[in-house]
Amino acid sequence: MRKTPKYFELGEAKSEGLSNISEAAKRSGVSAKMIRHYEDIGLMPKVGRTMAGYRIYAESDIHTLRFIRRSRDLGFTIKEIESLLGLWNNRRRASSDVKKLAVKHIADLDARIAEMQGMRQALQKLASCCHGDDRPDCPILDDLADEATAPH
Amino acid sequence: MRKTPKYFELGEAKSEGLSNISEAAKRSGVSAKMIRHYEDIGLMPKVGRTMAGYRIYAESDIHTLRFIRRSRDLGFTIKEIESLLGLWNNRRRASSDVKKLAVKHIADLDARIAEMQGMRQALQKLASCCHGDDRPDCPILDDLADEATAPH
DNA sequence: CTTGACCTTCCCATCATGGGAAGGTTTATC
DNA sequence: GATAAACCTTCCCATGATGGGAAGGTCAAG
Repeated sequence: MRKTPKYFELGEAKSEGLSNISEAAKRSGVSAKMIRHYEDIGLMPKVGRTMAGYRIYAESDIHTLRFIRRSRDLGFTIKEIESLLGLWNNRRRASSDVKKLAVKHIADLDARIAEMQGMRQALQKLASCCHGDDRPDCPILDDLADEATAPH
Repeated sequence: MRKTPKYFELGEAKSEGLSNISEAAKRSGVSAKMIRHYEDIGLMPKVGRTMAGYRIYAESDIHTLRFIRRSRDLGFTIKEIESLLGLWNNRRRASSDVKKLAVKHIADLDARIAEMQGMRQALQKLASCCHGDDRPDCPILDDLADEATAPH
């Protein structure tokens, strides 16, 4: 059983270098809303509270939040971030496990990029055939209405 | 006020060339679930019903469903498809309006593609620096833990 | 008439994020 | 000490596109 230090009021906690949620948000780049959410779903450990129930954040908590934000910026899902956090906190990890996750995520990105590039190209082709004037004739609509019309 | 023809039973409707929802799904490539949903949100006009309340689909309805599916395949959102359907059904449309939508959508796709390519590159760079062996040292985790570590 | 394959509506879940209400706390100002 | 602004808390709802599944009605074939 770990003893959670209890701070009795916010001012006291702050003077010891701890942050309330809006400070943690500012310093981590994660919105207060999402910070609470990550705690709810268990991505973050439960943080300390003041007597009044206000959350208080230590440096290490903010570090974790930054890790999460950076992972989100790279497009990792919450589940993947869970794994990454687990590896980060495991001093006996194998870097190959981390790399596996990263490579898998790169493949996911590649698939999505390819899908969107396919859309982009099809659309570009159609748009380039469209006069784009006052007349109603439009190869874009023709294609949408009947894919077989112009099967390149 | 438009008079909606009422068909009294499914067999009768089918022998007149109309389809029930699962046939419409098969022929349009849109799942029955989504067909109902599109009707709910007003993307599709309300279709006819049999006495028993079964939906029945005319050729033109299935044509509309195909139009929707094709638009979704190209990545258009429901709102955009609403506009596209409006233009499709408007004989006095200007093709420039259609083209405008398409070009806008291409730009949206480009933005998303660029974002994901940015992620992809950052990740690729990190992954290529990672040994991927049994040792715990990992530049990927280092980067996630502290973006400033390797600010290229 | 039963059985299985349909159909209907309604509710819930996804994923990551945010808006906003109702109510309690802290802090600064008068 | 009262009051107001700016916080905080929890709880519910919404997004967008899709699907799962339950409860109950209908149709077709045997």
